[in-house]
Amino acid sequence: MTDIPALKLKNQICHSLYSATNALIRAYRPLLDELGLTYPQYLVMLALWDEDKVIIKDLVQRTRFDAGTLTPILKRLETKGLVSIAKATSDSRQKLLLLTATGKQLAEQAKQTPDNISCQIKMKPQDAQQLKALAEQLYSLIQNNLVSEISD
Amino acid sequence: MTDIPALKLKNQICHSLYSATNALIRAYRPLLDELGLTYPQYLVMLALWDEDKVIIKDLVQRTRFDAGTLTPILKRLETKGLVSIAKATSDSRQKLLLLTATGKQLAEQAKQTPDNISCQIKMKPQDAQQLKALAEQLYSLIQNNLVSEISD
DNA sequence: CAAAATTACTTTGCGCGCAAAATAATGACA
DNA sequence: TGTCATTATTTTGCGCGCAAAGTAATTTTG
Repeated sequence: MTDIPALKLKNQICHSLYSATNALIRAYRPLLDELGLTYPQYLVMLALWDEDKVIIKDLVQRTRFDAGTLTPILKRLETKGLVSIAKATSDSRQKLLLLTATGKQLAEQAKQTPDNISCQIKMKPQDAQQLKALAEQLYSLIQNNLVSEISD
Repeated sequence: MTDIPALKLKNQICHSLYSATNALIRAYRPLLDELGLTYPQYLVMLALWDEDKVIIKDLVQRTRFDAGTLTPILKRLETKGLVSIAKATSDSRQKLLLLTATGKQLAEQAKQTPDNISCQIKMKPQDAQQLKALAEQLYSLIQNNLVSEISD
């Protein structure tokens, strides 16, 4: 139909990126099922395993999730008994996030997950690293651009 | 907390890919708002601008969307008057998808979108191409792997 | 040719993802 | 000190994304 190359689906980076990301999430699912986590919940837990005793604002920055997305995810993690959500003493608008004992223990089970995934998806380490670097670059370019538009 | 490098959020390709993809979708939004399309709807329209008079099964393959995702997207495109959904004559399980006149005209408006996006996101063309190639590679590796698991 | 299997698509249910609006606490400043 | 602006988080609403189950038409098979 349309013969405008720029409009061809096959030429769209966005489509490749979108379908690769969704495929990756699907590939993670069976492994994360064993941990009782969804993919976004897993990313939040990774952030908290790195460092807990943080407020939501910090987690928004580190996970790159929207606050409105994070609130219900954290509630579900609290329901699962992995995270406790307490009011901060200094500023009572803030909430302090803490891993429970169960939440900390889950890291032991999760230790194998990254290896298991990379065993299944036999991408060359250097290709994987480059993909990561380029994705980071894209993320940064978009963020910087949006920030500069807001400050105009 | 955890000092297992494999569990560090910063070392996760999946996080970079996930946040880059979401950022890209957000960057598209203001442009697609002008077309009255969401990002997945835009991908479907791109596929149909390439070739319409296709059945849903074909579109599932080309867009890489799940059938259960595609059904409601197509209904919304039909409601917007961009697509018509008719029963196929040969096999009445199938549905034939056709662009309406309005749907075809929208391609004219959409023509500028890819350029507008790449103007905003100043990624070097060769980096963008490589990112696309690596995302395609990842997608293929995952698909092939899942297919081989099913056929075991 | 009838029963069984397969195929094409839809429906259901749940968890995001996010813009926009709401809520509530803090800070600024006149 | 009271008002106004800002900040941290939650809520609302809508559209996916997808597994699983459901429906209906077609094909296969005994």
